[in-house]
Amino acid sequence: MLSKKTQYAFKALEYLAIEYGKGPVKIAEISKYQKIPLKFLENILVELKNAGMLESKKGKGGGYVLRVAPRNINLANVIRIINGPIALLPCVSLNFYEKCKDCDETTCGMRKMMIIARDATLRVLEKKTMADMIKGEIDVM
Amino acid sequence: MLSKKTQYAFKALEYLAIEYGKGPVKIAEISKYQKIPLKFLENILVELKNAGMLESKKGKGGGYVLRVAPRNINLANVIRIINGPIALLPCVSLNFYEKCKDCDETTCGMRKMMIIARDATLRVLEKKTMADMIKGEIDVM
DNA sequence: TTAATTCCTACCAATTTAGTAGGATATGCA
DNA sequence: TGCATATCCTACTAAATTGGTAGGAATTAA
Ligand code: FES
Ligand code: FES
Repeated sequence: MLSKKTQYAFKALEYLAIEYGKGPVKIAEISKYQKIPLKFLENILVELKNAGMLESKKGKGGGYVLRVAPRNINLANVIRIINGPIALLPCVSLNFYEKCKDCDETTCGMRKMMIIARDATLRVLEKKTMADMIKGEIDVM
Repeated sequence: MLSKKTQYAFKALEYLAIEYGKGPVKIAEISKYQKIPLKFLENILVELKNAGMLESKKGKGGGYVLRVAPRNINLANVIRIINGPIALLPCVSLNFYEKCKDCDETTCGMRKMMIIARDATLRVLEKKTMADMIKGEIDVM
């Protein structure tokens, strides 16, 4: 399961996607509309920024904006930044690979199954974007 | 990611699947061959038994056996018993559903995406069985 | 200069994870 | 009956993770 932090990240990005092109959005505004604890949201947005997903501007009139259009932000990347691996086992993770001790990768049956599961999940999460996520929501807020 | 406990569960079931039809298998034997801490494995096997996946026999000549053939044990069920929900959000879980507060299910875009991801993952995990997992391993041990 | 805003460091309580310990209970066999 | 062999049950623990909070430093616009 995704952590609450990751859910908050998606909700924040959802809001920024809807406001995309309208200039910087304040943390406080996102916090209010998406009901995310303000200080917690600060941490999340800084992480997304450090990962290259957001741009920020300090001071009056400042805030956050998406660095690329919503349709260029896929869900898998968001999860990887905030939540970590998408795969069900470290030894089948593409971005957070770790070797299994006491297990031979060349013959391990569990690994074979989890690779198939990973690919199925990833095919969705890498294809779907923030634009897909807000479809039907634009200008509703 | 799956917990270590769940990985151990799969490895134990893998062994029991290979030994299926040959009578009860002792915890100590599974522990030894699959390199799982003995006392931890005890807990895991009791859980699998209470969930109806295993049968046990106490005393001399006792041990554990699969209650049904390996090809009738799908991976999703194992994960649900030991690890919990497969879905990425509580509000899209089929077996561990919980309502999201501060979020309207009928319009939530995140939820729509996670349902699609869940279905893709589940299509694999519910189709693949312990028999698929040990394919190519039978009689190797 | 000051108000507004992000950014940084540190802390915290509750929960989960990955086990361990010790004995109770049931079974087969002599 | 008694003993060895297994599973089963209850409880405990250390370490990591989760879901935050607190306080102030740094930057910018007006
Ligand atoms: S589980 Fe990772 S190699 Fe077997
Ligand atoms: S995330 Fe569950 S309903 Fe929106």
